Amino acid sequence: MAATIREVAAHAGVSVATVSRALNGSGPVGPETRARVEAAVASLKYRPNSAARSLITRRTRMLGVLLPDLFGEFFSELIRGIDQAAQAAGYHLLLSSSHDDASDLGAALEGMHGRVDGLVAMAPKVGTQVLDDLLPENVPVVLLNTAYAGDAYGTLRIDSYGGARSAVRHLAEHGHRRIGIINGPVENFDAQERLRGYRAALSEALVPPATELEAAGDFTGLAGFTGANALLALKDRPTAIFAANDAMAVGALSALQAAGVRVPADMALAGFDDVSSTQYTNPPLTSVHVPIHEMGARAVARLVAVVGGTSELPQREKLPATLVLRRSCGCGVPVEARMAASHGSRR
Amino acid sequence: MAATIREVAAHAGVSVATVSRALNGSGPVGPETRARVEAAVASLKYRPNSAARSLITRRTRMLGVLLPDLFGEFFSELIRGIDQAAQAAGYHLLLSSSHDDASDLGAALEGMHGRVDGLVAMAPKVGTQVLDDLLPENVPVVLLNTAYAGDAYGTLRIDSYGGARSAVRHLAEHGHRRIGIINGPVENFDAQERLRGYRAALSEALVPPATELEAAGDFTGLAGFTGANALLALKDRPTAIFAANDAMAVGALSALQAAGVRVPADMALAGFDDVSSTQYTNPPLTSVHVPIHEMGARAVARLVAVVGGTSELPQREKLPATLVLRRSCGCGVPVEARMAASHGSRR
DNA sequence: TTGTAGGCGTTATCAA
DNA sequence: TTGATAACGCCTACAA
Repeated sequence: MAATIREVAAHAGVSVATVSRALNGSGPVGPETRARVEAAVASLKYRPNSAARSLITRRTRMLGVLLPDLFGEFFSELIRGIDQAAQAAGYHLLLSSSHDDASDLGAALEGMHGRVDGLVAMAPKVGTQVLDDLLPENVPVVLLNTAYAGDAYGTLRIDSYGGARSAVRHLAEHGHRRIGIINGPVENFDAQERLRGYRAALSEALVPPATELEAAGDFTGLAGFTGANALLALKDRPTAIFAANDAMAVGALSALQAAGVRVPADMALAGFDDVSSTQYTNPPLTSVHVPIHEMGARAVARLVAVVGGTSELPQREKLPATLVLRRSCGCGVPVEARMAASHGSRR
Repeated sequence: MAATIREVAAHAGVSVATVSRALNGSGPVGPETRARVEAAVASLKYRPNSAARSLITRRTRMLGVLLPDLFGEFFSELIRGIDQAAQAAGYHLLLSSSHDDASDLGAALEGMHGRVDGLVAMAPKVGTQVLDDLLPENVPVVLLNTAYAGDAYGTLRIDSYGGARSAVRHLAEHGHRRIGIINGPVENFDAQERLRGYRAALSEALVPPATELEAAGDFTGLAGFTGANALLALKDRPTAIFAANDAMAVGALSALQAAGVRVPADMALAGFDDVSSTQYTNPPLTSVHVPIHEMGARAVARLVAVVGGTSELPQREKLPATLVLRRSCGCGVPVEARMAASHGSRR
């Protein structure tokens, strides 16, 4: 049996109140008394019972993390950012994934009810209405890359529009006039923003839009593969492709190479996310860098601030997405420099 | 304020004991009474306070997940398997990562104390002694791919030895006599097993071992890159390379292509893990498939069985690792078939 | 600076 | 079949 605060008190010859104060610094404790308490704690290996503590404190020191999915490097990086920040702030993470639609999300939220002090959630396919209905009001929430237009919850977003725009603009500056895109899922907020950025860049470059150049996709490698093939099959083939994420860009690259289309000589290619594996493709992939790790950390920092009373109202924040030039778009970067600067994926 | 069981009882005109029994099925409740209770629960939107419940129950319905790291696809897949199984069994996941050495591990374990009903942990660099000291005795534990030789905790392992052996044997069957390896971290249990498998296969093929062919690595893409270069620099270059994981294989592939070495014509290549991105490399990577998702799910299933009293003593289990042939080793597989069968990485 | 005692919301043990 | 009531382990006024 684990020792209780009462046993510690007895062992130290003081009251439970004193032990509590000594442990939490919640009141004055004489130096000599504190020493006795600490000795008792150590000798009994006492650790406060967290259930009992949160029953009265109404705090759990846990943060809920709700993600639509866990596929791919994007999410490992995101969770890593969240985890590190949470750990540093003394919080634990309650993780839950696979929540694409409203009912899944509702169930997951229901399960977390009362177990967390704050929530960071990513729900790229769910709208404002549903979120307002489902999300709890009693705990602070930070929504990641989510199309939330209300003001009850905080948001934190990547500048998908700006990032896509700069990538496509860059392709146009390489001289390309027919630039294809492989889209993300239509209901996905980021996908919509990236498509918008693509179109904006084209219009700025005075390139007339062509719907045939907008291939459907769903952020999977397979979609990149088939999307690229669809674009290749066009009578008037594009000379450059912008994939709405890196997984699709890698799939597209594979399709292009299988078809004997050289990259970037015959076809320029750019992706989005700048996931670490893009540095090891051949040629290395030009991509839009997204501060994924930082996004996770920032979300936690905001939550912790609100829980701690340091911050108040829900905020809206946008993180920059910056183009990283590698060889797939036609720019040249020496290989060694690239590898040395990278960190890579480890186990 | 959230409604309490007392309010529900008042609302339904019964005692709290009856409400508790009705909700938990822990005792007889009249059908008419039950209906009244359910109506009260619904109208008050009552949800039991989990802290209070676990205070007396001594159960949290949470499972701790301890991982050394979160980089790469391996871990997203693992967590996905764990998460799905936990969700299905009605458990929540308390996630904690970045625990390479004993002190990190101890701290994380300390933080989870009393908060979880079971623990799935992966600690590939920590030995039996340390684990016996650090791990809790009051909750069931399943150790993943860990070099634990004691009998206090359960283990679940991938057959790294067998997998590596079959991969290298296959390379030998292709006629290769000089086969290099790019190793994982020396302290890593899986890395050790894979090296052992590599050596066993060589000896079976009557190929004399050569330490110069064993390049150091650390499971990162960069290590694969530099490791391949080291092997290329040998006076007597190998004609095939076995990388101890896929991330390194991909890095190695990049180095080979940068050096103008054709794969598989000039150099055969095989990896380990069969992570989804290996299907999109060019050429597609021959790799040893590991049932990552299943490993996670199985670990949870065992934990749940023990917590539920269905199972008893800690078991030791080994999961098979099977070679998947693609083009990088010299075998041919049509591209379309490959892509259609895959699922890929999604967001 | 320290101690006493009440209560946080449940479940569990008795009687009734 | 139902209801009082005592834990569970901790924090926190309030008193001393």
